This record gives sequence, C-alpha cells and structure tokens, in this order.
Amino acid sequence: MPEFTTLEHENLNSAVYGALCDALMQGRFQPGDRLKIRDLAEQFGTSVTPIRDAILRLVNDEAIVFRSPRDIRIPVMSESRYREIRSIRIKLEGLAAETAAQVATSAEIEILERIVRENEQAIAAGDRMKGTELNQAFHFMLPQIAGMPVLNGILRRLWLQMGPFISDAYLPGGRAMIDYHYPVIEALKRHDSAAASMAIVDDILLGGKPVLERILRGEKREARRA
Amino acid sequence: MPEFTTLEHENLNSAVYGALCDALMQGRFQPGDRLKIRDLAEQFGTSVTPIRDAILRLVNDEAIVFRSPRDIRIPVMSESRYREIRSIRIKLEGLAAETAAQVATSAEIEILERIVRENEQAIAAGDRMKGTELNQAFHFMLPQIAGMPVLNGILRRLWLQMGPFISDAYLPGGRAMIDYHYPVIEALKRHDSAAASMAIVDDILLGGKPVLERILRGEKREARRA
DNA sequence: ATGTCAAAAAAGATGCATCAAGTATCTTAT
DNA sequence: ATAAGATACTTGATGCATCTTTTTTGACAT
Repeated sequence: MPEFTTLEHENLNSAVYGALCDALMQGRFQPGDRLKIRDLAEQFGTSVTPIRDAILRLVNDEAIVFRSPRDIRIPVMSESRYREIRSIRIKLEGLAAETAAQVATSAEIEILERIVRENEQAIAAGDRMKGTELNQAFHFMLPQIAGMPVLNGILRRLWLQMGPFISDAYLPGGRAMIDYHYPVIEALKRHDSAAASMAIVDDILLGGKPVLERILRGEKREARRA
Repeated sequence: MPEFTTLEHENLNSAVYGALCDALMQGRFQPGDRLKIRDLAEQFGTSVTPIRDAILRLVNDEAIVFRSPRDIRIPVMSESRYREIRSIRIKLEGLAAETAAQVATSAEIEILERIVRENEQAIAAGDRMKGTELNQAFHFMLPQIAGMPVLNGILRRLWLQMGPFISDAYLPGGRAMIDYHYPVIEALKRHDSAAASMAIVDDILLGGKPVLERILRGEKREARRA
C-alpha cells in the first residue's frame, strides 16, 4: 500500500480523490490490489465518509472496480481494453496535437522543451518515477495548449486506468517514452498540424510498446494460474 | 423538477445515479437548475447518503457543477465548450463508425434500421421525447457494435453534458437528427469504414446544427441579462 | 422601489452507529 | 485428521446527528 501525497483542497473528499489519483497515475498501486475504506480512512486520518466519496468517484472513472459487493480492487487491464484505449488516445491526442500546433506560442513550446530536457536528466539518473511523471506532463500539455479542457478530462481518466501499468513498463527501454517527443515539438514549432498529429501517434504506438508487452506478460501469468 | 424513473439496481446509490442520468439525457433538467440533496432524498424516499453519492459521481462526470460550495447546479454550456465536445465526438464517433463498419453483422444492422424506423414514427407523431431517445440509441449502437466499451463510457459522459441542450433543440427541424442516419447504415452494409466515418461526421455537424443554434441563443440571453 | 445588513434558515461536509451480507475461524462429530 | 456447521469478524451501504458556511429573508433606511 503506497504512501499518499497530501494535497490541500477545498474539502477532504477532493483531497483524498486527488491523492488516490496521484498514486494511481504514478503506478503506486498494483493491478489486483485491494482497497479497504476503513484502512484508507485510518491512513488519511479521516472518517470513512470522505474516503467512500473518493472511492465512488474513482469507481465511476473505472480506475477502480468492485469485483464483488465488498471487494474494491485495482482492475487488471486486458489486451483488448488496452488496444481500445490506445485507439482512443490516438484519435484524441492526435486532435490535441493538431489543435496545439495551430495555436502554440513560443512560451508554451519552451515549456515542452523544458519538460523533455528534465526528462532526459531523469532517465540519465535512472529516476523512473520522475520519468513517468514528466512523460505525463508532456502529454497533458498538448490539450492544455490546445485549450481543450474537456479533452483533458477524458485523457486524465484514461491515464488513471493505465497508471498501474505504465510505471514499471519503462524499465527496459528507458528512452522509448521520450525519443518520440522531439518530433512533436518540431512540428509545433512549424505549426504543422498533420506532422504534430502523426508524431504523437508514433509516440503512442512505438513509445507505448513496452506497456503493451507488460500487459501481455500479465495476461499470460493470469492464464497460467488458471 | 422532473419526475424520475425508478430503476432496479444493485444499490440505491446506482439507482439514483441512473435515474438522474436518464433525466439529464432526456433533457428533463434545464441549464441553471439547482439541485438540493435533501429535496432529492425526499423525492427518492431515501436518506441523503445515496443521493450525495450519486451527485458526487455526476459532478465527477461534469454533468453537474458546484457553482459555489453549497450550490449544485446544471451547468450552462458555452459555445466553445460545445464546439470542443463536437470535435471530440467527431473523432470518437468516427472511430466507432469505422470499426463498426468492419465488424457489423446483418443482425446488428437490422437493429439500427429498426431504430431509425421507430424514429420516423416518433417524428411523425410529434413525440420529441421518444425522438431524442431513439437518436441516442442510434449513436450508442455504434460503439457497441464496434465492441468498444471504453469509448461507450466516454460518449455516455459527453451526452450527459449535452443532455439539457439537445432535447428541445429539435423542435424546428424535426428531421435534422434522422436524415443523416441513413447514409451511416448504407456504409455499414457495404463495410465501408471511410464512408461510415464521414456519414457520422455529417450527422454530428449538420444534424447537430439546431443544438448549436440553441446554445448561441442561450448565450445571447445571458449576455443581455448581464 | 432599491440597497444594506443582520438574524434565521438551509445546505453540504463530516463523523459515526447500525445493518446486512459475505468471509474467515472455530467447534464438534465422525 | 477431516469436514460440516455454527459463530465471530469484516466490510460496504445506509441513515442520521452535528458542524460550519452559505444563502435566504425581512426589517430598515435611502
């Protein structure tokens, strides 16, 4: 069970939700992990009510599932589900990149470059945690630059579902998640929508290869057990 | 305040959520309507807890917003937000149509034809409620045929947000929402992905014109009031 | 009529007791 | 030693009391 980041929020409910989201996005939960409302309440030092609220929201996001009526768990990701999410991301992040390419300012492009630069350092230092965090930061900058808050929310939910699978998939090919970011930045600089879209699609397909492989390994393990 | 459909569910929480979703999707709430947990609890004949659970989920879906800490309301839709949602729908429903065209069975196509036929009758009978319901049923069949449950969930949330705006937008051009459904069915019959995608885009853009116009009227009214 | 302000009422957030259903553990007869 | 049944425990759902803050209301002055 991971440690949680304490967030200042308007209410406990949102603070817990935010902390659980962070933990999920950072891959600090393993697929199949069980969550217990009372345990979490003790960890957060609150009553069960704000925890239930947060859990229910996460269940609504499909980032957590009720395996049975009293059994709350981090779901496992099937190959077909991952492929579906990948198809959706290709369309949506493609749209974000297209739109961002049309409107990106040089200040915004500099932010992207800074993120990639920091990511280089994180990889060099072998800091996987920081690496995945900066990878996410890069991806979420595109809908933000594009001025698409609804899209941002949809992608946030998808990343929430992928969270438990991306963190430790990047061990082998450490550079995989970053090499494909440079062509995106170049396309944004040229305000080339088509190239930006294609570049982000490359990143999702090629950079995401280790993630798919990890999921396939996970499914094999499940199959062997059964 | 609308009447709610009572749904049999595993628990009260989900039953209330389902009923509120139905009400939202059917346009039985007006933008700006205020919801009160205690009032709803009385209407549903439950305590406040299951209502809070459901409201929180809807807030998470952005189908309901907290205008201020104690003021829960149906949000108004800005033009830019509607356009963003429309762009997203074009990509996602396009993907659903593409995929559906590749895998649709004749039985599934028959279901689509039946929906459109019933929709014709509803329009002829001037039954707006039934019309919007069947319009939705048509759109949600595509991700279902495509076998894309994640996509289905995303679109469901988007329709939840559009719900309060679509119902009464279809008064003037009653046929607008249905005429563009035929080319979709034809494309599915030919297993023509590209045509299916283009046909659903046409439906979203052209068939959705009255909705955009309604939103623009709503914004003008707001501006006048200020 | 309109704006201001204070008292009263309302409303969501939080904590907690209790319930029902499921799970684990222990007992006991074989 | 084992298996069936009984008992105790676990756990999310629900209801409800209470807290704090917001919203409403109404009196009053302009």
